[in-house]
Amino acid sequence: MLARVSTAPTFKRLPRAVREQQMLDAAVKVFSRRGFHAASMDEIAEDAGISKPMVYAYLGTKEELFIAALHREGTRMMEAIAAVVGDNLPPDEQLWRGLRAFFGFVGAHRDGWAVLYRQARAEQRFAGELAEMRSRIIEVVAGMLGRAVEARSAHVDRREVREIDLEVMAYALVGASESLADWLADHPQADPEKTATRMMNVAWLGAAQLLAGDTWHPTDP
Amino acid sequence: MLARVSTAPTFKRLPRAVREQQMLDAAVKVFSRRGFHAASMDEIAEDAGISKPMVYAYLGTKEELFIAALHREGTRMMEAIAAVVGDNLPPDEQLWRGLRAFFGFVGAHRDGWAVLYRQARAEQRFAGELAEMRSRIIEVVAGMLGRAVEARSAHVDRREVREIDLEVMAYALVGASESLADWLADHPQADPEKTATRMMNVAWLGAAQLLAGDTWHPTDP
DNA sequence: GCGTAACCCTACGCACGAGTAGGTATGCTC
DNA sequence: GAGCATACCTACTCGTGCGTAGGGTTACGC
Repeated sequence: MLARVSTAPTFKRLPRAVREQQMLDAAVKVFSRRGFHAASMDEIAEDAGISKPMVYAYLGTKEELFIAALHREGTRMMEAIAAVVGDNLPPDEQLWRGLRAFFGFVGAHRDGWAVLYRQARAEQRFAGELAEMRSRIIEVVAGMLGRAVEARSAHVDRREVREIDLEVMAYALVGASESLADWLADHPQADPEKTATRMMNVAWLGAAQLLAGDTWHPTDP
Repeated sequence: MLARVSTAPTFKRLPRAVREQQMLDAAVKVFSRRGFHAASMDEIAEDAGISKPMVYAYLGTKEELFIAALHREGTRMMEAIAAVVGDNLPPDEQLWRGLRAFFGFVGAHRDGWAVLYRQARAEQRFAGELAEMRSRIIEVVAGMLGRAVEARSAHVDRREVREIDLEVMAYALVGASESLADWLADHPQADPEKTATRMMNVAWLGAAQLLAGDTWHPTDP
């Protein structure tokens, strides 16, 4: 049956680069709506206004498609953050701007990044890709904290804060932010700006104390 | 073909309660190894030393089985925490004990709770179950923080800390802990005790400042 | 104006895995 | 020791969805 379905007036042939973006848009949408496994390539193709073999031709396997989508969204997020975090600002200002950009981004794409990220975390086959992305973030945060230590090192008379401590703290902060990002995604009423402020409060006040050399220890070791 | 496979000397008939636990053990193991979707009921059944229809007869659908497994592990974790968090201890002591128990539990069951939880978060069909479990945890943490506020309310001259703030802070703390739990799971060398101490440092110092009425605010609003 | 490459399709093969039908064996009760 | 419930099995059905075979059509160079 070769009859063209009547309700499709303009079947524009589009260049590859454009189609790929449309496919990625569809992939992000469907993957986050349904989850990696429940998402079908057919639905993604249909949503992109194209047929399935095109998706395979351009972006490859379902797994590769997911990685491509995750990658694009992650890069966009990192860029959004990098755009506002200046190089030579004081650490708390950097952290604040970074958090604000992060929550702003997540809030603006409630069905995008956060959900994809959550998906990726559940499937161990994406562990590698994910670890790489996270380590980029951790690196940024740990860097900020490190500079904060430098800045205060004058009145810190104790041993240097070890790198592993910075890494663990960065992990905790990133984890807390991820969690609040989920909270944001689940509460459509919530205000990203306010959420960022709350996060900043917990993060910075705690970190500031710590970096100043103030620590808590158990009383009954 | 009715011939009994020779290498299976003791096919004990076991009472339902025992088999159910074995099945749940297997379910936890396979679900966390493979992920919810990639886990097959056949593999779970085989791992439990039983055939598939028995699993359906006792624990129902794959979805119900997963929920049962998640539930059991979650309850165990909550019990482990409740066992060490006394009722009338000072809040920081409670928080410390809770965190230590939490990381101890996660560290001891590296392929159990944390991975199941991650799985559940990715599939929106478990959203209800999950929300319930998480709210139990949040409630506990927010309760601790709330009592901490009470204890300090004497020298806090500002408006009461609102409940939503407590909830968001609890979220952040829980998220940070989950993240460090993942870190723990990924670093077999790491010491749960030390991790708990680090978490406590970030959490308590930050929370203490906040609860004392000390807040951070943006300089350029 | 014709070749050729890029774009795009319909229609299938095939594997995998959830859930079930229908039956067998074992222990417990009286 | 007969009846009956409970524990347990093998062997299917059937839907779903990934990935592909094989072929059509439009644009663009020359």
